[in-house]
Amino acid sequence: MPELPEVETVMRGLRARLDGRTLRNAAIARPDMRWAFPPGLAARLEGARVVGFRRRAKYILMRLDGSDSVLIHLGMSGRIVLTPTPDAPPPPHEHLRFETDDGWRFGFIDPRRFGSVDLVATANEDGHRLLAGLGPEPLSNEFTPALLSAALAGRRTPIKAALLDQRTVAGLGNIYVCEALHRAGISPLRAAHTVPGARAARLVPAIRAVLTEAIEAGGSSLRDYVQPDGELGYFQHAWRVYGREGEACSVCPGPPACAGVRRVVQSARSSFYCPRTQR
DNA sequence: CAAGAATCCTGTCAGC
DNA sequence: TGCTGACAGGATTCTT
Repeated sequence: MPELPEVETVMRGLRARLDGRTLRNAAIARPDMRWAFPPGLAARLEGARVVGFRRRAKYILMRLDGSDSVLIHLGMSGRIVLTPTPDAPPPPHEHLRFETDDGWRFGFIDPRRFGSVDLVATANEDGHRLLAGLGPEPLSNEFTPALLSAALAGRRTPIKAALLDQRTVAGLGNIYVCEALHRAGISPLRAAHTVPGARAARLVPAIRAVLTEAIEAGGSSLRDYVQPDGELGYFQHAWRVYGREGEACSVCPGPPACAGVRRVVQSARSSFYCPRTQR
């Protein structure tokens, strides 16, 4: 579920509470996630000191003293909850937990178990097989219209699918791709190879803007997503097309002057767009 | 190689 | 109220 803004928000929450702490009482309830927890994960966490955090795409990296980092992916339904009551009974679907030396409990909760946790050498984090093929970070200076244009050149697939492909740009998911395409006035059905040039020049700032605004709002909350402290993000109220089939988009007058937001299925996922303003 | 489909798993919600 | 089917924020792996 969580896309870049939600993962960034979670990472910041973890940093605020866990950075510098020593971990204890690590326990694994069930290791059979998308990929099984690595052998020895609990033992590695036990007594480790947390020395830093970083986000890459939709992954969280928690650096430990010593030479390795914990790589966390939340999948579709993953959630991390920090509570000041270590003795409370574990919530359903809490697969990994530990405590800090100042009495907080970290719980990794994921009903669908599409998430994963792994260990990776800190000196070579980006060499991990899950990170190695990722495209540029959309909020970095590296991500420019020229770079995006080059990544889209010659691709016959719809721009929607190309932007969901983490090799093109890292961290976008279904919601923010829909929102960014709407802001840029580009139809999700458009062939990717027709986007380079003027359209890419609109798309890059649109992606940046929607991600930045969503991070400022603490992400979008629906179903499973809450921040580690239990607060809800509120960017879902700022969606202009996602989940708004038949409604007026922010640009159009809406029915009857305009048919409103349309939903189509692409790559087995819903795309929401305004046929009048997105071409 | 590129693109689309199938797949993993559980919870929720709409409709009957 | 209860059952069934569709659908959900992801990303790999398998087929064409």
